[in-house]
Amino acid sequence: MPELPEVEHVRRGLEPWAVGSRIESLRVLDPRILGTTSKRTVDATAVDRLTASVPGGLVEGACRRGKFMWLPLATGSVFPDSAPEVPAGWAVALHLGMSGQVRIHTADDAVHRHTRAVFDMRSADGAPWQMRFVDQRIFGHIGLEPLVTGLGSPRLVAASAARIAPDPFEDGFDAEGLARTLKGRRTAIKAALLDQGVVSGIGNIYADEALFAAGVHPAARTDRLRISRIENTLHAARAVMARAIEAGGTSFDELYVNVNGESGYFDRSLGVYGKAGSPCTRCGETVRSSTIAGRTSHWCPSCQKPQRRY
DNA sequence: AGAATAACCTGTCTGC
DNA sequence: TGCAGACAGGTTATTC
Repeated sequence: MPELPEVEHVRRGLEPWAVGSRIESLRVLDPRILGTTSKRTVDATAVDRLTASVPGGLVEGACRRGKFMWLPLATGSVFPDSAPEVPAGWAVALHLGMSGQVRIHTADDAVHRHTRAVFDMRSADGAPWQMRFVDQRIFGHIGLEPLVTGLGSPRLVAASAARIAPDPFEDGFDAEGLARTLKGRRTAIKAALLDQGVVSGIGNIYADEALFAAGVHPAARTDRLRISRIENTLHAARAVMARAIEAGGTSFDELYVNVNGESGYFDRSLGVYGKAGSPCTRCGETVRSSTIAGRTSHWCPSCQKPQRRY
């Protein structure tokens, strides 16, 4: 559920707490949260290695690219005895997956049912607090990762985000150049928007909303769209996500909340997502849905006609 | 190259 | 009321 606007809202909530704080200890309540894809291969020593490594880590920032988030740690503040050779340093990586949450707590707050990991933190002024990673479905992930050079810019990113393209809010994001690249590919525009190696941060909700805003059919092939239409769609994605950030993100239930457990309200502004069978707010035509690029997609057949030619 | 599938999970909702 | 089945905001590996 969390796409770029939701992750950004979490990042903004976390930043003032985390930056300048030191990690005192980490408790992993469910080892599966350390896995990325093949959860079964989380080896027995992974939890011990992680919990032994992070104490002492001094948080220097709260960063995000697309849906990936990480907290860079001060050089030398982790692995006190034998620091592995990592040129650019380490970071605590946090990916929310489908149902992940980062919550700020004090030690005596009741522990939520789906809490998978608890970081005991101490702020610069000595105040203790907890960063808890809550995740119902365990598609999320936490880890201690090296910082590496990311795609498309000299920026450092956590290793798990090494193959993630810049998101539409980064300086290195080039909508026109990207539109030209996509013109040379033969894929549904929706598949391109969802491909985090092309442009990051866009998920199923904002892909559909961006396409609706731009008046482009989700199944339209990029090689059959004018470059300007592709570029407009990318600008639309940025614009719709910017509005969602302002609204605190989109949530349909309690699965997406900010660090204080509060929901966003952008769902009230959605144009087509989840509105199959309802009249289009722009023209009154009935919104349709079907599977495109492997995901349930929503569009207005009148506002988003299939593009056959230029 | 790109599409389709399955896998990783838990919870909720729908229909019989 | 119970139960099977479908479905959910993401990512990755594999197969065709």
